[in-house]
Amino acid sequence: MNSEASGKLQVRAERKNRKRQEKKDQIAGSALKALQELGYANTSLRDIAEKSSLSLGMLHYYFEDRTELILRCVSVYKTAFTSLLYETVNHAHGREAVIDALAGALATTIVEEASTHRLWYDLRSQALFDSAFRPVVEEIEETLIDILKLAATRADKADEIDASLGYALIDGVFRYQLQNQITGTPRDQKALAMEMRAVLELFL
Amino acid sequence: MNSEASGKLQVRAERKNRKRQEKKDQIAGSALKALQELGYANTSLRDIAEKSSLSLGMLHYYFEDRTELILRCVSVYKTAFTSLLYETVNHAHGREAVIDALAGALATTIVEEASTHRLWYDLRSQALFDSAFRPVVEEIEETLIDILKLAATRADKADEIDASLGYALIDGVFRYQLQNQITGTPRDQKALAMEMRAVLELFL
DNA sequence: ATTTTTATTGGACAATCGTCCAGATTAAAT
DNA sequence: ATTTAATCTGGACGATTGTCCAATAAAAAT
Repeated sequence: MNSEASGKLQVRAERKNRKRQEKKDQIAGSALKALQELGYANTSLRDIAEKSSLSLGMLHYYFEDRTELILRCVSVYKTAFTSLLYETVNHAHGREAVIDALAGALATTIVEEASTHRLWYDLRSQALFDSAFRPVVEEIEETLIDILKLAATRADKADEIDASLGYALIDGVFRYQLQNQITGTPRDQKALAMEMRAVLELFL
Repeated sequence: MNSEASGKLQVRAERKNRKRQEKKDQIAGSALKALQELGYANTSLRDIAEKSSLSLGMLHYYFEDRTELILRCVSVYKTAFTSLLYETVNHAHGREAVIDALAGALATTIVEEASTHRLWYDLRSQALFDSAFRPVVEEIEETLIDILKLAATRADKADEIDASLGYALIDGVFRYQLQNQITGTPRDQKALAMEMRAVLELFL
């Protein structure tokens, strides 16, 4: 009798919690847009509220403070980007195909989602000062490094690669391409992919 | 008669201006310390004033606004770092020596001036959002790329290298090393230099 | 149908921000 | 020595910030 009742309560509580988490993600998704546009340092909660048609109180109702909201935003971003990369790599067979697919995906996302990545670099820099940002940054980078390991496997790479170093190299070029795309002369997807391919061939 | 007088006035004005510029640099140098510690987003003018024993009014007397002060800080940082790198490269002879010298200098600065570089990456990210930061960022990166070209020359590299790409690769590793140094497990100068050497050998 | 819980609003709150200035102090010029 | 200009102080100013809450609306449970 008690077990039934508490079971019901538990299901209810879980459903409620799940709903709340979904709402949080939805809000974070909206907030992401404001952050992408203005950057961490220049985005107030009021900016976020306005740009996503939410009341200021709402934000506080779902999120403890500004930091928690922003961290959730990064998390939402992460899930979208890394799972895309994972699928891309996982569906390619053989060295050439893996390199092509990865280079292509990276180039495409620079062209189409530049402002998202801009925010990523902004928040990653924040993590150098504010330890609250470090766990999520570390988690994302570990995922990216894992994807690189997977890429090596699917590229039939015989010996182990230093995936961390590889990540650092790719990231350097990726960020530089992004910066040129935003602040310099934008290039088309093909040109970006070609350059990225050259880098990937260094160690894949 | 007029030419003498106006000449004197000109000399005077120049001396005054130079003095003011020196004072500005001195203030920027002090401000740098606060920025290094707290980062762009979390450093107020009051933080800067307190940490460098300056009055709030002083900052405004010498600098139009917050942005001008911070830009000057980056400029001060730049002069110190790039000229060190330049001297390092310029005094090395032959491929091995150039690579060793450059790798060593980069590794040393990561250990000894981590918080300065941390600020650099912070402000460079800012430039992705705020165009006011772009000229100074661009200038610094061009200088670094030039240093890389010089390195290629002094390493007796026959064919031209893609210095921009080289910069992107080195920067990726340098940043990653810095991040690990600050947020992860710090390594000694030797270990950092070894890793950096491997990267430099890729294209020097 | 009624009660209880959850969701949402709009605004108040104190703290902090960048900016600015009146006046004191010091240095330079005459 | 006197005047003029430059330097510096401390605090005031309005705007903006993150946080929080009383009141209302909506939803869920009884």
